[in-house]
Amino acid sequence: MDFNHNEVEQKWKKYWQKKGTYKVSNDTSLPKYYVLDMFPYPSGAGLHVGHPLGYIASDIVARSKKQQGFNVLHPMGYDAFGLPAEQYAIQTGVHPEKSTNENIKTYRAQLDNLGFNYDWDRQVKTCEPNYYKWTQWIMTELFSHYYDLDSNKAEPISSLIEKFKTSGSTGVNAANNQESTFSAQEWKEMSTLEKDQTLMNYRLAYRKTGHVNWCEALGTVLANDEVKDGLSERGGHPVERRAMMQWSLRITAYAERLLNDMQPLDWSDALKSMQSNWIGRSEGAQLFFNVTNSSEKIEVFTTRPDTIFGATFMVLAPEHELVEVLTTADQKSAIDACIGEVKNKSERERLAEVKEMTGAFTGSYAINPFNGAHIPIWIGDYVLKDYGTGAIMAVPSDDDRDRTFANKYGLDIVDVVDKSNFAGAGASDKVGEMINSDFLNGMSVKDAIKLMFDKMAQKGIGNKMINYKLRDANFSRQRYWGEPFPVYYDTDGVSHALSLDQLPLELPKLDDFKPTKDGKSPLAKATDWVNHNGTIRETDTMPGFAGSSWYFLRYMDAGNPEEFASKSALDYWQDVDFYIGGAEHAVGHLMYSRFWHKFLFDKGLVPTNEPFKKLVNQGMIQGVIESIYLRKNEDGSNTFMSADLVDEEADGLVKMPVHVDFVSNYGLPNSYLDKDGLQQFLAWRSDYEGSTFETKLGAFTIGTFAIDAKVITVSEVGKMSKRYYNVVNPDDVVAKYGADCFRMYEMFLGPIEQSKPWDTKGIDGVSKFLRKLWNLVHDDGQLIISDEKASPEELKVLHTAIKKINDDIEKLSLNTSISAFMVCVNELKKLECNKREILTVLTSLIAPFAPFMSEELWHQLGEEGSVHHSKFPQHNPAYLVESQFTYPICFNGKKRDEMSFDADANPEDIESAVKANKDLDKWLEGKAIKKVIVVPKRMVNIVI
RNA sequence: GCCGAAGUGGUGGAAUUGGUAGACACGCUGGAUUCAAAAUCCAGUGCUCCGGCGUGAGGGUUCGAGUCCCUCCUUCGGUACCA
Repeated sequence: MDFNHNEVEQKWKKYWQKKGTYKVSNDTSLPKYYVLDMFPYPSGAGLHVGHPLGYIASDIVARSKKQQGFNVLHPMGYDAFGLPAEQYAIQTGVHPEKSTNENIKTYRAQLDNLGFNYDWDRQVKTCEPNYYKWTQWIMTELFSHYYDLDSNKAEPISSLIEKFKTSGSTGVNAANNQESTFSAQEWKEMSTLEKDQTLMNYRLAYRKTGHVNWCEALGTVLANDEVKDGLSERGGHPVERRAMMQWSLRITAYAERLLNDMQPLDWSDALKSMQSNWIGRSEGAQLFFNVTNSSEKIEVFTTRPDTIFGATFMVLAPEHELVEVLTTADQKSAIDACIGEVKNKSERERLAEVKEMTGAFTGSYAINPFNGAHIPIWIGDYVLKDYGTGAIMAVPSDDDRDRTFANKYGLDIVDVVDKSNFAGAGASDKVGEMINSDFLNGMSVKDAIKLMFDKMAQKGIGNKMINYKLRDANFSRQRYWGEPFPVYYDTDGVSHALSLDQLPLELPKLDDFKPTKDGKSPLAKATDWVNHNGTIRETDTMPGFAGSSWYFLRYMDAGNPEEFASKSALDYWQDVDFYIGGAEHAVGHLMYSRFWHKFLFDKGLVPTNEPFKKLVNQGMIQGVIESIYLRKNEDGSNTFMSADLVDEEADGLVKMPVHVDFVSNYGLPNSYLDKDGLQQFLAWRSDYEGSTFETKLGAFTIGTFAIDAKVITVSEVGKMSKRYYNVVNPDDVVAKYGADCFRMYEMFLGPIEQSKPWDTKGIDGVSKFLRKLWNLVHDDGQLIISDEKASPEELKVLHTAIKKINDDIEKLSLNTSISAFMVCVNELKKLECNKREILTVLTSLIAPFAPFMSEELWHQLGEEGSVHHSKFPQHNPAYLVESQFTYPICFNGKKRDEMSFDADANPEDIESAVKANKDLDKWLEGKAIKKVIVVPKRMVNIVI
């Protein structure tokens, strides 16, 4: 009997569960190691073979760390609130809670099939009240804190109120969106509501009216990172800008820390640069311009104060608050027309016609503070309201966009930087020599920028300023399936947060989840819930990223009813040592969780400043999309065309994805549907019965289809998705090859960071390897094991493998570590080794990769307990010592011969031995030896 | 456009970080076993006109370059009127 993976898997799954093999204790003197997977959103489609890629890698790391003597936290849970469950509910009437729990059940069964070592007692589900109680609590804490720029951390709002009482807004240096200043006296005279509204401009979770991404199809607003190319990330629906009252999180207060603290983290450069780009720090100057016909000043942000003499016009964003004041009577109609046009453009249109600028002249002029020149003030849609100050000084000579605008509207262009010595330089590159710029003439751009900062400060017209692209995060969703805000409004309209003992504020049961066109949350329909003791509850819910911004902390102490996690648990586990997940969360989730973590750190609630020490983005496993060409004929009949009859994208042909199961040779250039496949296809899509198939051999119907005829399909690599009928369920692969084989094969495919199409063509290799390993000690189902002492050769093979695999796991190079296993088993097989001494160690070495087979072997070998508790075997360098080393002898880098020396021979002895070797003379071709280079344990190169 | 990553056999991919390029596996070829096939096992497998040539292209540094430097090309990922 061969290794029966199905039986063995069932047996050990039960054993592990019964013995609590994977339970993790918080109470131990062992050093900790925290391995985390990005928890999945439990979608209705279940797991496909791509999902486990990261889970397998983290499982291997977790298991091997455990074997090395660490107490390893390796938990799993579900990001269970979110749009898809709610969209599904709207379509089918099934309550999101029900469908979510069903999906979770499917996920759990699929995960269990793969033999992961999760401690399920620590599972979290973000949609459960005992979890979102703490999500809500953190929100109330953000609500009751502001960011103090002097202490550079979050401080309680109560101390802000104290400061307002003594010195008004001028007495504080805090992150805010307060537009006007006020004195202590003015603060005292404010009504409760006015005070509340003022505090809102400082709170870290605050409500304000702002321009947000409104998605009508989804009936909700979205955060910036949930919008891609003007379409919603989920569903691809159009998104428009709308002014709405919304909750936001003041993540911008943490911009600098989010940027700087990334430096020491063990993250890839790609990921770090994505985060820095998103934060988008730029250093420049804040500059004030007086205006000829008004007392208002225009504030601009520029990174190029040196070019001020080339500022031939100013541009305000159409939404800028000064536009109304500055527009003169005779320009009013032009400005109104422009604003109207901009408003009507959807976000998508604006992106599509990126180079098309729209603008209009306000009729007013600004005064250049350095030469008194009058500069026309325009509005233009290429200037954004919410970046910088929403106003720019335009320097058409040194900025491409300004030049395009100047050309379109016939505005002056004055060259201020001579770049003739820098041939390849673009308009905005900071190189060249200043010209036409008064006191700056002759200076380099860099010196001129420095000097301008000083001049601006002297004149009192501007300062250094740092700007960020990062915007505050929109935190409201007008949806049902999310955390309700723990906030209510009293009869005066003043906002209050619920206290901890009032939490969780549970989501009321609703039957009608439909969003409303007016932007109200479905919760508004639960009038009993909304009106509570004479107060009104907030009806928006929190976005998907709320629950996922801190879940890694909950795992540390998952059941705790008193705290989000106990201090002792937090002090023990500290932070995540190793985090693995998809790159699609590189900006959103990672940015938000770092922000929340830093906030909790400021409060002294978590012991570390950053949550994720090491982070790896696993690649995506893609699918093959097979499609056939369909032609709808005028008479209503259908013709399917073989792809080899179709050149390019012929008119009137539709690419129709088909189940890859029907396709022969799928994934290869010559994939096709034969008669068999077509029969399956027609059974699946009976609406195409009677169709004609055009092939190289002629046109057929299914009844007349020639045996040799083929309908060639089009193969593409793309997403694995229900709608392409190309989803491969890991359960099927496991049923056929076993979980161990599946795990090792996914790792063997290539580097974990790389995306690649799923392809089972190589899985036999891994399957063969596992069989070989098994057969080292099995014959006809009988265990054949020898208690003889291992030979030096055998020990060398084993310890080479231990070293290599040890190193590879550390580097997360799991594909090469599997190669090392293969080499090891092949060599042992050659040596006909079935020694207990070797096999016991090998079994525990491979346990992280193939937990089922190794556990079975472990017990057959008569070992106690679980192999997953055994110490990870360390290699013994003594077994790897070579007595001799064979050096390649190269002449000018080309290998010509070989010579063996004692492994510890010193280079000088080798050199003289090589020189003395008469056999090498024929390669000298009469030339003299210039130099002999001996690279110990590598090679000898003779330079002639 | 900008930022980041990467280009190695028929294929997936190795290469101790400047030291015998192509490990390991798939595929293919031949052989063994079999009535036959599958499965299994063994051998071979970068190209070659057998001099050599070979890591996207061209140049450079070096005794020696897949690896370092410069120029260019291609692919993928991110991002975009960001002043």
